[in-house]
Amino acid sequence: MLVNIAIVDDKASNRSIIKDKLLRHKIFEVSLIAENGKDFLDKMKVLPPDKVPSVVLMDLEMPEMDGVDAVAAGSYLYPTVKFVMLTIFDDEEKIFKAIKAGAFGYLLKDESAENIAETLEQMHENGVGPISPGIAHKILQLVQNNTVSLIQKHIPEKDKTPFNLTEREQEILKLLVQGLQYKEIGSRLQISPNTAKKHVLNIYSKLHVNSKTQALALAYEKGLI
Amino acid sequence: MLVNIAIVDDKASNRSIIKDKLLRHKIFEVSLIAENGKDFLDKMKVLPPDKVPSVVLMDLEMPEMDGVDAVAAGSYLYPTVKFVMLTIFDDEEKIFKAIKAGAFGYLLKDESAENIAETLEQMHENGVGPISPGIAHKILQLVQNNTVSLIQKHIPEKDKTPFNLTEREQEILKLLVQGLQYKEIGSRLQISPNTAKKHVLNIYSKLHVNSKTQALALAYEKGLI
DNA sequence: CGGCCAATAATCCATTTGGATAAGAAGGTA
DNA sequence: TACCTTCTTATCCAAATGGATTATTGGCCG
Repeated sequence: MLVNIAIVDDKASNRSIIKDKLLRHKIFEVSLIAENGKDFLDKMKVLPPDKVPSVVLMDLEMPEMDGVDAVAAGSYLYPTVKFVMLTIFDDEEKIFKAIKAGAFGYLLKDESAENIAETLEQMHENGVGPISPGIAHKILQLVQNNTVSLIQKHIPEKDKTPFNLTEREQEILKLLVQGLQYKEIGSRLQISPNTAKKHVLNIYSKLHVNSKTQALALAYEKGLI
Repeated sequence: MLVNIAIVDDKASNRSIIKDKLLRHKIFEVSLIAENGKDFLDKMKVLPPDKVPSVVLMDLEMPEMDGVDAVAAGSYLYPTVKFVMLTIFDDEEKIFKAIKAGAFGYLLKDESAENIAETLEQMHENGVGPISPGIAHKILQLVQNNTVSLIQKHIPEKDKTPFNLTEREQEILKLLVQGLQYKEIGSRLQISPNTAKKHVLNIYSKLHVNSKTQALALAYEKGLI
């Protein structure tokens, strides 16, 4: 039986190289190609069930929506899909965040370009998430150096708002997760309930969800709060 | 130049198998053999400086003093020595503890018995701690499941149902926090959406809330999930 | 046996929410 | 200035939710 794979990368050359590698193995079918996280989620929504990928190869660095956010939303919306990140070596923070967000495996771009198909085949056989040795070593060190301190340490560097939420939207999200309804949010922030609602709906579209409960689930699971 | 290796294992057969594998590569010298953690530390004390191993292959399960304690003490006493653990697959807690204690690498016993020497050679070249894919995958999951929770999880071992929720209600609560709506809950559990709704409303009254979002907020805050 | 509770299911109705769409005001930027 | 984004507000409509109530079934307990 064919195994559906999705490729998400902003560089066209990468996409075609990976695709070529995969298609050389007859068990793989590339059923979705996207050029960033948002594009991927959008395309997933309209994908026929038999095309839903079992594995998503996702670049970490992408415009519009990066791999971290995409894996966070994606692993919530499609729990059965396995996300394997493709990355360069030195982005420690993103590596860590993507793991927390639900990445299933982690491959170094250069290291695995050659044998990416073989790696996926192995993964398909034994169900173990593929991890490049270098990354594994890094993860081990992260755990050794007590994980938690590392999470904190990196926060002050950059505070890119997750999912490109605006400040106002984050403010609203905070109230949302407290279980408030539009009216209440409105009066807390001294704005019309209609406005509150508008903000909430905007948040939905950024998170690619469509209800309060889904937004809460995602926010809690991925630690947006 | 020769690379000194130490082997620590309580089974004589393992010791000799590993030793044989290593000696086939002429760059390796086995300068210390011990049968448990205590034995290893004792022998390290009286070892001439030129025999001090660069790498210690250490079994996890051993009598007298196990691999965890040995690596904890050893990595403190001999910071330059690299400890590579040899283990069976399922001892999650020990795997984790050994990492925290300072293990440099982690190999599955069976998986690596064949190519242990090659693995060490690679490690010697690129300085990256060797980790079997299965272990790497497990570590990744540990990080995903928030590391810290595993450390503490073992202390409180109570399973009193919170808020007097019935089993069915807890089942429903679990689906609720995933962001499902009545219809979806109903079809998941093979019951009518009306019944699902009824259960949810019953949950509300037990939790003293009156909306899904409030229920979620409470469930997450109090860790009912 | 009678009573109690959990689980199941349904109905009615008011409120809330989600989705689409439009549009004005304030701010920054090319 | 023209343009873009964010924040603001609004309206219409369909769908989902919350609240109240009633009813049947099957276990369990005294």
